[in-house]
Amino acid sequence: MSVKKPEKIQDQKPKNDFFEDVYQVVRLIPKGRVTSYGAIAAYLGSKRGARMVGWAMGSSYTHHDIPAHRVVNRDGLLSARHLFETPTTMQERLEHEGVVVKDDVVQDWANRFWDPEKELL
DNA sequence: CGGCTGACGAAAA
DNA sequence: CTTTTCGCCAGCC
Repeated sequence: MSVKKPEKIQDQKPKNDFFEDVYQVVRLIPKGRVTSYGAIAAYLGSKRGARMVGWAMGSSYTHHDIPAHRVVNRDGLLSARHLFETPTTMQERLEHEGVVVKDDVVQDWANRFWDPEKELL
């Protein structure tokens, strides 16, 4: 069973959870702007960790302090609308902020895209 | 302890 | 051009 049991190999739990970094960036997203999971992931250093970003936010939306509706996938698709109170909440919120959404896809995506590495730099 | 899953994304075939 | 596969890393069964 316990062939190798590192009692304390990494007890140091980095308070800077992957999530917290994500939360910070998402909170910094200006109103009327949107970003992609990959952009945040890249900003965190994990260019291919886009899944983790979205997943981390999955826990964030329960906090209700994160404008998760401003985060969409790389195609501008509202991939997370199904996690909101209603499938239309995400879209309605975005439109409320001035973002045009049609067929669950952000219009004028290239112009609405907010890159943390550039805007935040 | 081991393996599956997951708001994605990009490269390979 | 489209479809498939791998990579990311952490939580959960």
